[in-house]
Amino acid sequence: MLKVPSFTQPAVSSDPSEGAWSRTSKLWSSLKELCSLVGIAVEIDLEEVAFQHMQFKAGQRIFTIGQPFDMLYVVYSGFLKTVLIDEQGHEQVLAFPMKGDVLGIDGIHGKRYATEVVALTTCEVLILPFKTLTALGKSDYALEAAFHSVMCRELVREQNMVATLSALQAEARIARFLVQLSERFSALGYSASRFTLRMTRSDIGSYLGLTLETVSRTLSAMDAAGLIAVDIRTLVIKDLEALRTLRRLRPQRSGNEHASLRAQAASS
Amino acid sequence: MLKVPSFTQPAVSSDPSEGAWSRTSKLWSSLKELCSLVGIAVEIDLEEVAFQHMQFKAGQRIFTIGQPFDMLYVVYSGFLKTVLIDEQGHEQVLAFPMKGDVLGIDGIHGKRYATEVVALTTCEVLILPFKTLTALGKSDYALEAAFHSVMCRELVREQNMVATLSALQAEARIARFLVQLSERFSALGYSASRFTLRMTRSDIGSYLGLTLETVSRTLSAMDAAGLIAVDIRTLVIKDLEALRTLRRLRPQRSGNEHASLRAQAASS
DNA sequence: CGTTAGCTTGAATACCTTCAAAGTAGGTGG
DNA sequence: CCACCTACTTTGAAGGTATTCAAGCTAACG
Repeated sequence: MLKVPSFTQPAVSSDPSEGAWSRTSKLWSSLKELCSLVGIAVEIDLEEVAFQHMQFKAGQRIFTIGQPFDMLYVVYSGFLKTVLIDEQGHEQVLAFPMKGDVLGIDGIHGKRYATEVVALTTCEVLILPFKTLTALGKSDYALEAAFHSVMCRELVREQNMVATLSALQAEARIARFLVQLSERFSALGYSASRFTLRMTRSDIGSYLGLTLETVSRTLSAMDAAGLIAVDIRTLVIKDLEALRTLRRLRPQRSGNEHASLRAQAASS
Repeated sequence: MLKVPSFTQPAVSSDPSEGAWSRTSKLWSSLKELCSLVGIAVEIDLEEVAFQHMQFKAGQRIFTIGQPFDMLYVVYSGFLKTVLIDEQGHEQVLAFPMKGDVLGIDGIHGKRYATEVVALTTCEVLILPFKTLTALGKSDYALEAAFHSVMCRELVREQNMVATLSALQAEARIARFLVQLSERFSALGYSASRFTLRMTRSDIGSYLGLTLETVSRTLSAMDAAGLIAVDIRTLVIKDLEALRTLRRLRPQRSGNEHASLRAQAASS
């Protein structure tokens, strides 16, 4: 129903989440390619280092919770979800990684993966043996710094997620979610206003701390309000600015401002 | 109504968050001391490296949002809160750091602090110039690895926070919060069943995504139910096991199990 | 001793969830 | 190729839980 013309794309496929599908495509990437993929500026290019690619079909897991940690992964193409499984076996969606995102960072502490990552579409990922990375980091300061930076980017994202969950209500959470997706697609060179939701309503609900029914209802309401047009997995953003400003925050009576005021007075 | 006897504490002060109060205490810490503080096992002990201490009074900020990043901090004593301020100036509490916790990690990416940390009591923190750390990491593999590990610990914590916020309701969130506090105090050698809440109800509410009224009501209800005894800031846990198991999760109808099943079938 | 910040509690409301049912799409096998 | 199955989605109605607004309270501080 919604065909994206392929001539706008730098990649093989016409859709961001269908990268390498029926072909073997590229099997190895250089360090330089890796760096440009994750968005860090390092200009060293050791020819002897190469990272292997690996393919996954929708539904397959890149790694599972509890599995011994030894690799990081970088998404080359496709769309995935990161989930945490609690003691009762309930699935909690933590993120929807896509091209350029790093997977498995949570395994560094504790030597086992704390989450698991499931492919939502056919995916291609780069495999980064952690030992190789640390060895490279030792020999190159800039690379080590970039590595730290990427790890922290994840932390900042997660913090913003907590803020979103804590302070916003359903409509605003979903609005923010859509804006976030739009911006990420846009950054990868795809349309910011038309894209496919590769995850289920249940996944979105889990991610945003809502039920799938609330997600469905809210999307319908936004459609009715003319902010978006949604047809199952196909989404068109019709008023991005309205979605951006739709953050009906709780009044959140600001508690103890006195403390800060006292502090400023004390320190000056 | 509820008096906490001070003779149950092993430390100088009767309260974990009042560590160094009216005295200058220690001014420098060795690398060895730093490592034992953050809980990493590194046995090198370079005499020439030392980290300065710094004192803060309640209400003072260790650093603020947007301030150029150049230092990490480790809590030596006291109790703090990490907050994020959104565009509208609303404060969102992200964490309550205490002894051994590292502050400022979110500043590594972006070269500016993404959060700010406010002292809730008198505090003493170690100052770790980031450049010193990275330099040390270059010369010592184990230290570098430990550094990564600590950064990732934060990420895992934040992920668990997201899960808590998404999946639990008010009572369970507060129960988990209390258990978490209890365990942290316990790990530091203080009583797991009697402690002081240094933060306001508003802070707790912000942290847990609830209003201060809901926090207050829920604490009262738990008191009435005999799980805890609460008198303003003084808290006694009377039934830790009940608090632990009080996780009335949402049914969270588990969505697409088929995907995983399909994947397992495909990969086998 | 008055003021202020923080805490508690009550009552009404709004929002989201829960339960339920029906419709839709994609894949599989006959 | 069609029918069927399953998973996913939508929508309605009822109910519950947390918020909002409001008032009174306590404790700390100047």
